Amino acid sequence: MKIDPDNKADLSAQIAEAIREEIVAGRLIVDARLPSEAELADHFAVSRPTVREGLKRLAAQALIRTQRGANGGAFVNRLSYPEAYGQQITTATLLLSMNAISFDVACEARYALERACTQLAARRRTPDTLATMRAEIHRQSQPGLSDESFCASDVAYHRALVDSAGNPVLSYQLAGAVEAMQPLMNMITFTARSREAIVGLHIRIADGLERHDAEAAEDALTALEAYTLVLGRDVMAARAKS
Amino acid sequence: MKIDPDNKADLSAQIAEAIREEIVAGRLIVDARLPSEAELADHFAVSRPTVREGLKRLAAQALIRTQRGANGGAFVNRLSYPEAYGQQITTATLLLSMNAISFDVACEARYALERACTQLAARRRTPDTLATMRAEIHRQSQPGLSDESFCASDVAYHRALVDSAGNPVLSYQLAGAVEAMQPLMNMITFTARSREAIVGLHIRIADGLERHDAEAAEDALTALEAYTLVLGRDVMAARAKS
DNA sequence: TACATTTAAATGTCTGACAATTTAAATGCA
DNA sequence: TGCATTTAAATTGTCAGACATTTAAATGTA
Repeated sequence: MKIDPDNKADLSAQIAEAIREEIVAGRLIVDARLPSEAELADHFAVSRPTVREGLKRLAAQALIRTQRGANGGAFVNRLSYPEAYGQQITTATLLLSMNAISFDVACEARYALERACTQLAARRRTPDTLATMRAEIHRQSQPGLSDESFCASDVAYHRALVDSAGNPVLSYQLAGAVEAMQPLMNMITFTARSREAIVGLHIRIADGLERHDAEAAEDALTALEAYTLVLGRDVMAARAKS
Repeated sequence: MKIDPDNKADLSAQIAEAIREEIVAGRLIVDARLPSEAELADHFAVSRPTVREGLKRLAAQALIRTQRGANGGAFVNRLSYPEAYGQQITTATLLLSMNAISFDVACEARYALERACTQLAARRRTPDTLATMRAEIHRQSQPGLSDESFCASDVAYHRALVDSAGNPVLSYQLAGAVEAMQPLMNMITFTARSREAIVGLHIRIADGLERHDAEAAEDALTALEAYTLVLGRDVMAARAKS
């Protein structure tokens, strides 16, 4: 079934890996119950705490869930989209913050990915996703909005844009790119004029999608990318000076 | 510094979360040493095994690494691209296999993302990435190649295409989409005729990039998507019959 | 039958101990 | 003094056994 060589290093990692392989290979299917901790300890010839450490590793990746009590135990977890989003966002955020990714590179990646959705979104946008985008546009036009709220609304707007493509796999992929950019975007102080420009472009994108005009939406998105880049560079320049 | 409410559920998860927050907030920077397990146990008022379970959760996400011996301990890990790729691929693969994602949806997402790279790739392709693509095209033309090797070469070709865009964040995002598709692609049996068609399109894409002609490359990619879709549907139809 | 109680199984946590590993200090010697 | 060797200390890795907590099923009773 699953064995452990006499490699004496990192037993809990080996156990996690062995079980993970069973799962990805499909030998342990969703909602299947793993043997109890005591049985696993027996099977791998290790102690229960070691088994538990291995199981916690899998739990951290949302591969299993545990339930207490009789008939409890560890069960193979169906990786849901929200869980996958969460992991995607954490990983992408850390990757950006720990590897000195420049604003330009992150920005380019994000808008390239969003442009990938535009064609599909222009074809499939629903009244529902359009309404979400319009609602966020309205929020962004409020005068008293804080920079942070403006950013949050911006993220919501872009998520709605991505969701318009109607492809959950795309939405999942894009969630990381969009959300991971937020810390960088949050450093920007939005003036009334820059907000006006952004909202104007948001409207152009939404209008384009509503008319099923992919090219118009794409052009507006490209303009938004250029403008975001300028704002980001201003912030970086101001930071470098001080 | 970091506290733990009197919430008595899932202590190890709470500890992991507390430390994770310190890391993402930048209060624990890369290569910083965490307190020893004994100190953490003291601080959180739990036992050492509980602390260890929390630390293993973080280790599973490559957020920390541990070192034994004096001056050892747990250190904040720099999340490298290869590690991020790995997590991305595992997550994407499981998401696809566990959520009954159709071949069509996965295919659409993958090619939409790749198309996003094409514009950049046409501008920035280097002799190096072009050579990689040509080499894989050559491999794919060998007559005796197994289906599996053909698929592996296909993945390598598409990775080179993505890398041509010269944006590491894009490469990271796309790695998951491309590799997660491989199990689905592996179900396809490639006839000599279908291989010829695919290789022809691969050549058209490479030629387009070489000429800095983004439109030509994009067209060829769209044709490849359509053809992949047909092959996939044939497999699904044959499967449904048996 | 319906409801309350008991029992058993499983995870969650704690304590204490020992093994393995690595660094730094202490020691001994030329 | 200077260098090699030994020793000690700190830290993670692992183990054994125990108890607490939770949950569902089995049991008993009106």
